[in-house]
Amino acid sequence: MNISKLEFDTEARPTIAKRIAESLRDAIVSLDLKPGDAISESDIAARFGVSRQPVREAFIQLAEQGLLRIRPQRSTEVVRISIRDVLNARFVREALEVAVVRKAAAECANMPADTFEDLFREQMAASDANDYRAFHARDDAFHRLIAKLSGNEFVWKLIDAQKVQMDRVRYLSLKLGMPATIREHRDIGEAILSGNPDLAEAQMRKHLRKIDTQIHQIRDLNREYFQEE
Amino acid sequence: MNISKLEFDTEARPTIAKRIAESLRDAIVSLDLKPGDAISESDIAARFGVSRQPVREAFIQLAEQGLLRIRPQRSTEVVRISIRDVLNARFVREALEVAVVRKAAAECANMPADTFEDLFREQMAASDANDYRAFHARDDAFHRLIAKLSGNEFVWKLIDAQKVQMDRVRYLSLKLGMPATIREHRDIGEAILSGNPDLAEAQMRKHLRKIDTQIHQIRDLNREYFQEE
DNA sequence: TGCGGGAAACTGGTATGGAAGTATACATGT
DNA sequence: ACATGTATACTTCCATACCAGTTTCCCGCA
Repeated sequence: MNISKLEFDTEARPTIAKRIAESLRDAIVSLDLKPGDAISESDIAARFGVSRQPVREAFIQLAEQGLLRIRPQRSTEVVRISIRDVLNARFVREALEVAVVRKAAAECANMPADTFEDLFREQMAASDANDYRAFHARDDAFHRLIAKLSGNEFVWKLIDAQKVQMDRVRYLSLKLGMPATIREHRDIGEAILSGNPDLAEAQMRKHLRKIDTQIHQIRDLNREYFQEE
Repeated sequence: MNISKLEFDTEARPTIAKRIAESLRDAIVSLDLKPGDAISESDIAARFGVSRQPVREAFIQLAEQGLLRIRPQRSTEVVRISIRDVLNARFVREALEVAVVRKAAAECANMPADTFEDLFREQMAASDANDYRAFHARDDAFHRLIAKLSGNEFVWKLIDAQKVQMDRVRYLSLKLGMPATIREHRDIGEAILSGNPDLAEAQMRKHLRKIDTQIHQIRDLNREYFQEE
């Protein structure tokens, strides 16, 4: 037996800071922590039963993702949703997703026709059950799968980073348009499997740009969560 | 006069952590800190005359940019250049730059014909003087200007983040092809000003993809800086 | 009643000490 | 000569203490 190539995952033990960051991110995206809320290092530290240091590192990370605004000596607050920032994130995400979906469509030769079927079925089930969490998880999984099929799964990390800016809007739109989303995913999937990059690109752009119109409705219904601009 | 809304740049007072991070990034990109070098919090802290905490935060930031590898309880080292990572960064950068250059070309209507002239002249001067620092600064300025012209200057932040993965290769290629670069920039500029998105896209892709062939030469000349893969 | 003034209670930023884990040199026993 | 145990000197991660601004609020005063 050749043992020389054995390795185990050295990143397996996440630090407290990372866990805190993840937990806070979930809380922010799910609007458990509301836009505009002020939080402090010591407050969160006490709530988690840890010291300020790892919390501080989590804050810094979330601030870089644009979810927190750290004002030294003043406060740290959950940033309000900015239409501008959401659209900027959408622009970047679109550029990236178009690139990968085109590649996926171009290299579809050896893909089985039922590549997406499991995902679609699960997502429809989630939709019928009004299980938003599962629905969104499957939504992400679909987009991630496309990146993987294109041979550029690493791009998902960036798409995901952009997505956080859009996730709160998506959360607020909840019941709006779950069936429509599934239909759009089907269109994208078919375009990929038919090996048509141009069509896949068009469908993807159409899918992603729906947020441009949705966001204004969402803001009008949730003014207090949005930045005045 | 309403003074209540006045604000000055609250980011004006950079923290020690941010300054350390920037300084280290420069050192890494310019190969002053060599790929594979091990550094420690206390070591760097002593060298800068500060405590370990801000250094630690700088380390974390650089690790997220993919420049450092933190192995808890073991060491922190400057990551070796990975051809795979460089090409991944190039893929992302290309997707973003194509998106902005197309928009720039499409909205070129009211751009004066000499928009890029100053930059080109300065870059040629830097090339003649063999001033690599100035040359690369102008190079960045050109790409950044395109993003700005497209109305999406914020994309530059992301392009810049991807670029660090390519910067060390660029640094190693130094004298290679400065005139060629200027020529490519001219082609891109002309395509934009002539309002031809397709041509602008093609020129941009050609420009960015030169690294794909360069990188293998660079690696063969600097094996010790590259990851075995 | 309205308005300063200033102490006190916050905030985030930095410094420092200790805990837990790992690498390495070296002694020890066979 | 060669494994194996162990002391020691690192490393990062977390906790604690202190510092320097900022905000809040209450008290004294007009």
